Amino acid sequence: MRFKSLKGVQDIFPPEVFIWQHIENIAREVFQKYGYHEIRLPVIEVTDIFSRSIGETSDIVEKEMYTFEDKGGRSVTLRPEGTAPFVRAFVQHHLHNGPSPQKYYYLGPMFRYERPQAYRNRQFYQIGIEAMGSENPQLDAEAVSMLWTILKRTGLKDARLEITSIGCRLCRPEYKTALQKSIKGKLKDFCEDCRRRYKANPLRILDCKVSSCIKARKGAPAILDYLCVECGGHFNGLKHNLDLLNVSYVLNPNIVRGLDYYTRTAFEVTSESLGSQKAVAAGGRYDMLVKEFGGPQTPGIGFAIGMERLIPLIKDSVEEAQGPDLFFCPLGREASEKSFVLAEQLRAEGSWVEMNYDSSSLRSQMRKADRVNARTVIVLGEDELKKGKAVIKDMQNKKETAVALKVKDILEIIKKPS
RNA sequence: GUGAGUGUAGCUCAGUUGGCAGAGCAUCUGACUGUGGCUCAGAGGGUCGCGGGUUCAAUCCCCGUCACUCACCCCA
Repeated sequence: MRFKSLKGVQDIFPPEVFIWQHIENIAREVFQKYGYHEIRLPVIEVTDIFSRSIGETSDIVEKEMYTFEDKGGRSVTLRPEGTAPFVRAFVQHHLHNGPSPQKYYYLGPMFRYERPQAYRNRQFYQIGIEAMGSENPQLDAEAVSMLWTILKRTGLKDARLEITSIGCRLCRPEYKTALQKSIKGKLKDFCEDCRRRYKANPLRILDCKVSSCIKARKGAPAILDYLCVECGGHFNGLKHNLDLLNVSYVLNPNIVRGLDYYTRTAFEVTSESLGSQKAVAAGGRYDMLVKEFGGPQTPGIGFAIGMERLIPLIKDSVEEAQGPDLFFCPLGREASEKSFVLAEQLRAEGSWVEMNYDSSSLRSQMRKADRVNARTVIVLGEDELKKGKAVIKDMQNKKETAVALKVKDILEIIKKPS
């Protein structure tokens, strides 16, 4: 083989692609009802956009970015996530001048240079939203509810919604110190990674899956007890609003964000059947990011659904692909040309029509019609041409109906559902 | 970046204690001169991942390498 696709990227064909369309169609439909509009952004940006917002010491920036130099000597990066480029666009085009909140959605590929494994690719796809300009927890709850609606409607079952608040720039540092204090004495009970995290990012210790760490961190202070008055009120508001919308959730104070820009609300939808990569979708609030990017103080909240995570969970609930309404089996050159023209005219009337191109036995033509799942078939030979009439066969019940070789007459028969 | 496993037909996989490369599925053709799904027959399709070594002989044994898969880290 001469050429192969790169590691961690994939080609998507039918019937797989129908599942993608199924999800995208549902998402678009739901977004529209909530007033979210599509935006299309570049997949490549100046590197600083990511390193400044996601955090210099985050894993994404430290080792997972697709970064290279372009011909002008600039450091550019394929986007590893959608929020930072969105905020760049939001600030650049002064979108805050529109009525608040501004609601947008996007779908497309993201890139992270990681070792691929189950449900994790280097080029992966997300459907995401961003709502800007209000810190009202109603907006948070609405976004979560919308996410839940989309996931349910695509066919997802057995998923779990987890929420927490990770505080703001005022209360989080305080909590961080308290956490470090409580762990300090028994640091030797933790794994090597956690001992490193202790200094660099102590919050991550809460997320460690090593059993000795889970044990050792028991009794550690919880972020929810350290929220400042404003953050606590906001979190209560979120819970209250979720209750109003009958969205059920579980509290998980150990949700940790890999990205530095998050504040307050953080949530995740997880599924145990995914194994170790169990997050299907995740999101949160980022109230300081716009300002950091040089715009006016504008709060925001967003989430992203991982397509490759969702697809395996709903695969079985998507119905099979349809076949053409009509398939022509011509016998001979003249019949072939007649079919060729009729097919084109029927398509113009809105029907899905196909024909057999290369001459072959009727038997093999019928076989092909069956294989492509055709609903009806017309056999066209010398006899039929002479009479201007043919037989149209319903492939389900094998019934044959006489029909004149005219667009109107054929349409009448294939239009009605079998 | 770390660890483990696997590379044989389009797909799923057998196989040879080292001796002409196999099955099922899929594809195409035929079994009625013009009617599909089931059945039967036939055909096409291979650098046995790649490179080296041992051997009269390597798909098989040894070394290297690449790719894929899974897990860790982390994440959607």
